[in-house]
Amino acid sequence: MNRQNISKSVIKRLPRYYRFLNELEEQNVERISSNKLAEIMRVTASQVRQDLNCFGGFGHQGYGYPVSTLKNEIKNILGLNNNYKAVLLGAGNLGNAIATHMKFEKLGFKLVGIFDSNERLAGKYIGDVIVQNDSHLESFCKENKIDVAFLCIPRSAAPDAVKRLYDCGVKCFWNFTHYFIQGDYPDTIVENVHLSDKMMTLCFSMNEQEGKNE
Amino acid sequence: MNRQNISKSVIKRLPRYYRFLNELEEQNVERISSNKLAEIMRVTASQVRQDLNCFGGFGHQGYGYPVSTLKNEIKNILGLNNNYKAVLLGAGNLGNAIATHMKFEKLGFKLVGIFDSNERLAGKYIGDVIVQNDSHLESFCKENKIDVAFLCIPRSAAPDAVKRLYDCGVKCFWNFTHYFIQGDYPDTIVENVHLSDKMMTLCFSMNEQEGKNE
DNA sequence: TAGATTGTTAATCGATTAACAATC
DNA sequence: TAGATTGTTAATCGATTAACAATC
Repeated sequence: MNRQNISKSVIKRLPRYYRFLNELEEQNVERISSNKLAEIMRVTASQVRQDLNCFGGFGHQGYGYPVSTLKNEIKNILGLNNNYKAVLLGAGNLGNAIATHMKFEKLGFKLVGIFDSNERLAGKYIGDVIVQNDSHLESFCKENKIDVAFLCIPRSAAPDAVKRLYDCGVKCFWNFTHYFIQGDYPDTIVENVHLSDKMMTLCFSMNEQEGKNE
Repeated sequence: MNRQNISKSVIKRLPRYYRFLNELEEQNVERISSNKLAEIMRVTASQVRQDLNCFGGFGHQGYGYPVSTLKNEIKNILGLNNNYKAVLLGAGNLGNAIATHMKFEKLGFKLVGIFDSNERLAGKYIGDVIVQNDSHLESFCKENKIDVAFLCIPRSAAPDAVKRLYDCGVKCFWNFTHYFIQGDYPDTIVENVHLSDKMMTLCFSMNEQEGKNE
């Protein structure tokens, strides 16, 4: 497939397409038009056609898009079958929630190790993964060819953790801290989740709304 | 202040400005130019000036922007002093993490109630907030004039929960489920956090990178 | 005053939407 | 064939960047 550079905006929408196509498949819908899909997803039909066409002609004129095929194509495009090997750093509340809450296998990952600097947590199981002490991080990553790390540690611990991971070849991060990884390591792939930024944005919207009412 | 409609892109950047200005203030930096701030934040100076100017002339020609004043202005614009009264639904792993992890007071909120449908969790403390059974939700919201709800429940439970909250006047949501609230309630203010979408986007980037290497 | 730096307008870039010919 | 619906080009819209006059 001759895939040219896909814009960031399209990429961000792909998981949504995937989710809705899964739902349609579960409802045994065989085909869907860009118009109908757009309606369900509350976007324009134009956008649906533009987006899907970035990856090749999955639709048929006069017919629409075959739901199952399209779903699987997007699954491949997203690379959800890769089972990327992941370690999670930080077995506190957030790390616990991520480790138990996310359906990693369905999202392209396999969680193989959890690390924490707190001695007391070592040996505890979260799901079926055992928590190890921080000190084992390097040997574990090298032995297990880790692809990606999920950072659920405090911001203050992040620069050191990233350095250690980077030094044993981990170049991809799911980052819940405010540490700006790509500032120091431009060749990394990073997905940031800034929960506190999201809260502030919500606060702004609520505050703004109040202004309008008065 | 005559604040015209601020674009979504600017709003999303506001928390970042606020964070960096806090850091600068802690370092006792008194003033900063758009150029220097842009450098720190890895954006263009043009964008900094455009963004800040949406809210009024905080800068002075030939001088730059006063850090402390600007920080406080943005704090006001974000409405972080509002202490919006919040309830959290779902005291599972994610709810626990959110309740203990977030510095609500600094982010414009005050967590006053936690609810779960699991009888066993009722009475348990998370931080200094007690978990109540779901059945008390309505009476509690009405008595306490709740502004906003954080939804850390399963998707399947979301439509019912939102209906109940909406019916007792809660119109703002921080939504961790995939339930599309604004589809059913267009007059609500919603901030969505779709962690699984983020994971898939990360997976895509990793998968794409591989393609390039080969 | 001279230098620095903003506020603001104009130019560019990218993303979304509209339109329609191609075709199943 | 006629109707439906895509793929794709062109038009529009919005956001970012560049430029520079205003002014501290």
